[in-house]
Amino acid sequence: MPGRPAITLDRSSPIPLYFQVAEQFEEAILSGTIAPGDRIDNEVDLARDLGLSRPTMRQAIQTLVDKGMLVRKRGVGTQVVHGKVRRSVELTSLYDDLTRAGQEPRTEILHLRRSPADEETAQELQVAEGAEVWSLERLRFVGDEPLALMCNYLPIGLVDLDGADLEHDGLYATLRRSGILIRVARQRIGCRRATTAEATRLGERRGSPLLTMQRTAYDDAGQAVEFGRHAYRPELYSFDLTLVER
Amino acid sequence: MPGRPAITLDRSSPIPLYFQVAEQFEEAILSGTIAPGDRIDNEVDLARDLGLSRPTMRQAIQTLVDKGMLVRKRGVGTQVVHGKVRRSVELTSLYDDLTRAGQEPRTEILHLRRSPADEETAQELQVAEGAEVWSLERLRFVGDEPLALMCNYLPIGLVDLDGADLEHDGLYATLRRSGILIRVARQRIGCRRATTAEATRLGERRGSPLLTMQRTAYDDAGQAVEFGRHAYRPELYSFDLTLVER
DNA sequence: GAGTGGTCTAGACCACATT
DNA sequence: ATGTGGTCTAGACCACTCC
Repeated sequence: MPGRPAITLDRSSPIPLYFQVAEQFEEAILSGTIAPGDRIDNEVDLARDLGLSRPTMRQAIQTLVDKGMLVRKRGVGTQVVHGKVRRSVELTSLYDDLTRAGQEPRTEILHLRRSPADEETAQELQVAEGAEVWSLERLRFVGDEPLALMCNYLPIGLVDLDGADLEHDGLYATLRRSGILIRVARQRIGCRRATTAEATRLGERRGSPLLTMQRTAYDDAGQAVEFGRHAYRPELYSFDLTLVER
Repeated sequence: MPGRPAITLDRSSPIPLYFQVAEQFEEAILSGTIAPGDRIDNEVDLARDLGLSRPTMRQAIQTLVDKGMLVRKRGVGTQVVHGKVRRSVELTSLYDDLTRAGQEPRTEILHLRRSPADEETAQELQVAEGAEVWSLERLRFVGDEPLALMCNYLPIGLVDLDGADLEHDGLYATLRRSGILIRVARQRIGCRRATTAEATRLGERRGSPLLTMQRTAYDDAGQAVEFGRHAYRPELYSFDLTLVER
């Protein structure tokens, strides 16, 4: 019963040392090599044995504390949290989520065009009201089931959108390929009844509850690059979060 | 137009230096002294001028990056993000949320008793199925409007619950006063139709959409201390999140 | 008192973006 | 070439918990 997994470091790798350590601890936790509730060795010993400085070792542990996998307590030690470790909400699109889950997502582009921004969109994207923006509407399926109806708006000039790319790769992957990196996003999660149009698209009845999410995403430079309104079928989708006291 | 706010350090204070710096930057950002999009001075200069080491200065900036208020870009600099800075989902109860928002929350205890844990509760709290746990049901109001119906379950022996405390202070404050600190929580947000009982309590119609949240909270020691199922009226409540690419 | 995590220093070298 | 953030070292002292 080890207070640590077997850890190998590659000092010639471009991957930061703290990240290599964190990765191997994470794997050991997820695989059960270190069980929930187990205490891991103290920072000083770990650093010494791995030939690292203590700040570097601390940084490795901190990344897992931030993920909610480890809990530190001063004067006591560091241990693996109890309970299932679920994936938390991350800065990815639903498309990524589903792909990673091994399911088969499919996207149908309902339209892709330029149109004048409504008041809310203009404010979120920091453009003038009525200014032209990309307007994208998509319907996402898992298998044959419609899962989500997604309306997204992007400033013109930032990127050239292509229907084929979007069907195949999802919006965020398309942005990444254009060199746009999302760094911060703000989301609001709520719920409401489906409109007739939404119900038709999603194969629900009019007035059925839908889980809704509004998101504004910002790039490297702090500029808004995307605003979206999404509606999910609540039987098929929910949001998982891990919150950590800092 | 400063690349930094006026910062004063108190080295005799028990408050960490990096936190003092972060606090004053945050205030400058929220008050508009540093505008969205403004670049702040580089880490090295800031550290030198404040008489801090660079790692300490970095730690200060990092806490604001984690909050989604600053964006760092290698080779370029650090700037304030655009857009409104909303409060993100934090490790607090709804009661805290409402109090801070200056509204007047009121809580009605529907029941507080010991009862056998159902399957899901037992699993989340890591007790045997059918074992006795605290069972707490509350109805929360803002003004005269019912806002949320909350069912919570806690292991027995951890804390003695008192109805008066709960009405007045909320569950999390009561736990804090008992020396229990929540460190990690896992939440699942979804939505569904109200049952007849829920609709009656919340002043909605049967079948109305409700925003739901399940949460399991863990303490210092990684032990589950609380499992709850909450239902919110979607016209009155939503979840705001800020996601940051790490 | 012993052991643990929390904070802090004063540097160093590297990777990346811009000019 | 210059300036920026990203990583890392080898220590130091303190605060807290537990025995």
